[in-house]
Amino acid sequence: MTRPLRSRPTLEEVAARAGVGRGTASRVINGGEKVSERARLAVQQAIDELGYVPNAAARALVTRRTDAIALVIAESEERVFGEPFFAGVIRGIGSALAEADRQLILVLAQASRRRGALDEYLTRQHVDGVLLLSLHDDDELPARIRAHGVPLVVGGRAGAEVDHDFVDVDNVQGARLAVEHLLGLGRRHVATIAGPSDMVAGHSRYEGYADAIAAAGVPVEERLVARGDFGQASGEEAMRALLAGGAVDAVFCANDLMAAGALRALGEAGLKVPEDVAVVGFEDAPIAQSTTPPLTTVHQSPEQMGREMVAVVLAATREPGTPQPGRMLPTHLVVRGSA
Amino acid sequence: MTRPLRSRPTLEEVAARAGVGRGTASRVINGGEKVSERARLAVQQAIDELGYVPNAAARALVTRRTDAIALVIAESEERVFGEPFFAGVIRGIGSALAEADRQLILVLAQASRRRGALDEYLTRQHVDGVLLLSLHDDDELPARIRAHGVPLVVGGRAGAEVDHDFVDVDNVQGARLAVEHLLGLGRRHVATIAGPSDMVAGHSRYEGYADAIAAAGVPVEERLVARGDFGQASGEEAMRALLAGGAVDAVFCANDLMAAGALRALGEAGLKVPEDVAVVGFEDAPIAQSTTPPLTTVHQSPEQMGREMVAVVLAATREPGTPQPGRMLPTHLVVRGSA
DNA sequence: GTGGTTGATGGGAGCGTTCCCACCGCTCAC
DNA sequence: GTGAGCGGTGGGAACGCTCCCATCAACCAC
Repeated sequence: MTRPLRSRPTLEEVAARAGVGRGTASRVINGGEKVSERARLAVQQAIDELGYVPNAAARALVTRRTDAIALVIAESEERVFGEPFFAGVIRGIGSALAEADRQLILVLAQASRRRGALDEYLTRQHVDGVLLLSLHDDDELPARIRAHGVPLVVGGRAGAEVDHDFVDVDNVQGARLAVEHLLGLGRRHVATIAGPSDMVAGHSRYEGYADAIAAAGVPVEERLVARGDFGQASGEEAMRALLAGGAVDAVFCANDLMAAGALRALGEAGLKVPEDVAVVGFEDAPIAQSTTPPLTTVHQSPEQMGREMVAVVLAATREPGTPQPGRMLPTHLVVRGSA
Repeated sequence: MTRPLRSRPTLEEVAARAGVGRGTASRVINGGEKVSERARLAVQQAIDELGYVPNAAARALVTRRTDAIALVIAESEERVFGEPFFAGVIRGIGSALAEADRQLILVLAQASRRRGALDEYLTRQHVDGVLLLSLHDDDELPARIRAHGVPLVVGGRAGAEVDHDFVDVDNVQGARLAVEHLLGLGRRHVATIAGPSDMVAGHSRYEGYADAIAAAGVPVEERLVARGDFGQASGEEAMRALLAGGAVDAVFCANDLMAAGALRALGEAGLKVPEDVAVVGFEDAPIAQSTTPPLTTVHQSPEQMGREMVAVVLAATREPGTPQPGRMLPTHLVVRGSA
């Protein structure tokens, strides 16, 4: 060892040891063409012997790519990490990025209080693209990020006005599926427990419900619509309200947690599921399998959503400036005991 | 604009616009001394006008610091994101790093299948330090990371053999607190539902239990010790087993979820809490507030744990090669209805 | 007046890559 | 025999920044 132990070996040293030029060594590392087998082997061996690891900064400086993608979580973090849905999305993002040899930079928007710092960070100088995970419609963050000219993909559309660069579950189709199933079972009074209307998952699942009801030639009755906040307690309460409103023989709930609440309320009211009232949820969350009876629900794949988000953002980095078409992920019904 | 719109302005351009040299401009940006007010203002204005953002790669190349800290999650991700404890730790890490102007790089160890790739990444070439979150004792990852000479801090000690560079909740002390409380209440037959012995939280909370029992001059009875897997169902089952084993008037559970299960089993057995059997949990998870009765439990702060991990790893980056003393976070008892 | 000190400044050198171009030695067609 | 073409190669230049050193003006003490 002639050089100080502290500093890691450079490409130059690898090349020297392999008895080739810097250019050739670089070509070997980056899988370039036009390298003789002899040179390739020599370089490979030198790399192993020296324990060479390419310097990311130097590479980024010249290629103008950082190979890093930021995941911005705008939601309050308790929420995000608590919900299995988000956990799934993050898992999907993580594995897709790993496959593409990109790094995942997690930005908790709440944590970085200084909004200026956030803006400065989400720049080409730092990341190749940005993924945004948010529930609410009102956020102005997307616009700010886009203004920097960084590719951005939103998971769960943040505001209906944007029709590109997003990935979302097809909530409308899923809800329709659920309601059609209930109608197909011969149910006459299909109610819904909808989510908050300021969240996409809230209003679009309601939209699907209304669509399906209308398509069946039945008018949507006011008394058959209740609202919750996606929490279990709110589902319980909403169910009680629906029962108080008149005859109900089926309920489509905008998520599984509210459906679990509804099941409880039905039990307390002495009604049998699915005999008296059929229940369908949305999400296919873990809880759907542990309710009694197990919940019939609309299955969505958060993991796939994460993977798709990555696919879209990587596509966007390849064609800068070109908006990528949004992607709607299909859902399907999982029939269990409750309907 | 004389230069192409695509490329962002460089420091050189900022300097030129401000009518100063590159060095002076750099000094202004990095809050250096010895800059006249006049120069500072001129540079500041130029930065604003041009929308200048420093290039991270170029900076990292010369400073040899990336200002990025990797958080490696070795656990299966479902687990990590599901548990509120981990969510809290991550939140703490996120905010502490943001305050220190460091970036959080999330590495899901499961996702990056190629273990070689992981190793290569966790190098000074890429990150300044590594945080490792894991539950199990057997992992050989820490050794591999340390071999690269990168500062590493483990959250929740991965193996008792390491006595430095870790941050953990003082499980032993917490458990002792809980048991002392029960004994102080005059309970004679204090049982425990312990966690898996291959997890630190499992065996060290049991250790605290045994300590406190022994300190009270009572022998630890075999029949008063049951084991669960930290899940609610296992707590229920364990409680039933304890009841079948003889007189019990108090139970210390290694976590709140198992305590919730125990409460259920006690209810089914027709026993009153806390009158007949007092119950104490560990964790102070959200569920502790929603059980009936609300759970008396040992409070720990995952968020603080995250913040401490950051503090330790940053300290380690400042004194490379020097092992940092491990930190044990104190806990305290939160008395609610169950004991 | 002289020499030393101090605040402020400009710019060269260098960080470790990739990109690109010049170049080398062969082979093959004419 | 000559020139074009091609696989393979070496190394200069550039990426955008920080570090450091030389320099300068202003000021003070003697």
